[in-house]
Amino acid sequence: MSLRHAILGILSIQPMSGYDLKKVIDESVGHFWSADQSQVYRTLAGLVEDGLATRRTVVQEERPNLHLHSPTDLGLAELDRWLTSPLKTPPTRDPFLARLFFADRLPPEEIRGLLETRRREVGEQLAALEAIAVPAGSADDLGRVLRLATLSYGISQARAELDWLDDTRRRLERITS
Amino acid sequence: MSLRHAILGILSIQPMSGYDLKKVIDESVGHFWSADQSQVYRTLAGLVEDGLATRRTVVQEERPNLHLHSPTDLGLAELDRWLTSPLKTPPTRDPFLARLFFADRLPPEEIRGLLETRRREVGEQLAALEAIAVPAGSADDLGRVLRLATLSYGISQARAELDWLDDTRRRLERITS
DNA sequence: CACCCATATTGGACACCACATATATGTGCA
DNA sequence: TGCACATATATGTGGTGTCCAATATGGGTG
Repeated sequence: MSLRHAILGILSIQPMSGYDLKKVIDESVGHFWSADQSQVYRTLAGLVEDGLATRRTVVQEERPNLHLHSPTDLGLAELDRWLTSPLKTPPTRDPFLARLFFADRLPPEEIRGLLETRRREVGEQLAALEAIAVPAGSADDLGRVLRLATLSYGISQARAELDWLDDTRRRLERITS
Repeated sequence: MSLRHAILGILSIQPMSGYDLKKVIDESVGHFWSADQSQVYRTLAGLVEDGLATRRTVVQEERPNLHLHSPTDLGLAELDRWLTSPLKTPPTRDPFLARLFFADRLPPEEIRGLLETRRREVGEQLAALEAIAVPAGSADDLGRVLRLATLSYGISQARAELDWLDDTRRRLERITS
C-alpha cells in the first residue's frame, strides 16, 4: 500500500482536500502513480483514522464543505520511514507484451496493427511528458532536480520503446514479406 | 483480468496442470507477467467453470492427481478476441519513482543510496533477461521472433534505465557537492 | 429553460490478487 | 530418525483498487 505514502508526501508539501489531491495526482505525479477518486477519499479517511493526518473542515457557504488534510508528526515520521525502507519492486505486468507473446495466432497485418497502435500510444505519452511543466526554480533546488528526474525517466523509457518498436517492426517485415 | 488470457495463451501452446502453469509463468513469461500460485488455480477453475477450458484428471498412484487443462474452442475464440480487442494500458505505478519524487526530505547520501540500490537491481534484472534461453528455432518462425521481441523489450528498457541512472547520479552530485 | 461542467464527498458492489496455511506423499540428505 | 524439498491442489482472509452512482450546488452555454 503506497498510495498512503504518496498522499502523505503530497500533503507534506501542501495540505489539501481530497478533491485537490486527485487533481494533483493526475497532473503532477500521474506519470508514475495514479489513483481512483474514491480510493483517494478512502485512503485519506484511513490516514486520519490512524492518526497520520488531521482533517480540518472549512465551511463554504456556496459549496460543499472542504476538508483540508495535513500530515501529523506521526505521518511525517511514517513518510520518512517509508522513504528509506527496503523497496519491493512490484512484478511487471504488461498486457501489451502479453499479447505480443501470443500474437503469432494472428495474421501478420494484425500484428503490424498491434505495433502501430502501440507506437501511437507511446508517441502520445512521450508528448504528454514533454509538455509537463515543472515549476521554475533554481538549478540547485534538490526537490526540483528530483522531480525533473522522474519526468526524464519516463521520457527516456518512452524513447527507448520507440526505438525498440522500429527494430521489431523491421524484424517482422523481414520474415512476413 | 488478463491472467485468464495469459493462461489461455499458454494452454493453447501446451495443455498442462496448474503446477506446470505456475512454473511456465515464472520461467517463460515472468519478464512481463507474474501470478501467484493460488491465483493460477483459482483462474483455472474459473476458466473451466465458464467453459473456456476443460479439465482432464490423470490419476497418479504415488502422487496427488494431475489435472490437465486444455482450452475449448470457446476458449480459443476468446483468446483471439482478446488479442485484437482494444488494449487499455494500465496506469504505471512505480514505487521507486514515487520515492525519488519525495526524496528531498532525505539527506543526500540516502538519495545516493536509493539510486545505487536501484542500479544494482536493474543490473541483476538485465542479467536475468540476458540469461533467458529462448528455444532454438528457425529465424523465420513468427512465434519465436515475437517471443524474442518481448525479451529484447525488457533488455532495452533496462539499458535505458541504467543510462538514466548515470545521468541522474551525475546531476545530483553536481548540486550536492 | 435545459443541459453540462466544475466543485466536493461518500458508499456499495465487485474484481483481482497476495499471503498464509492445509493436505498428501516420494526422494534424498544428514 | 528427522528434515527439507519437490510434486500437486485448494481455501480462507484481507487488502487494494476500479467502476458506478448518489448527493448537493453554482456557473456558463445553447
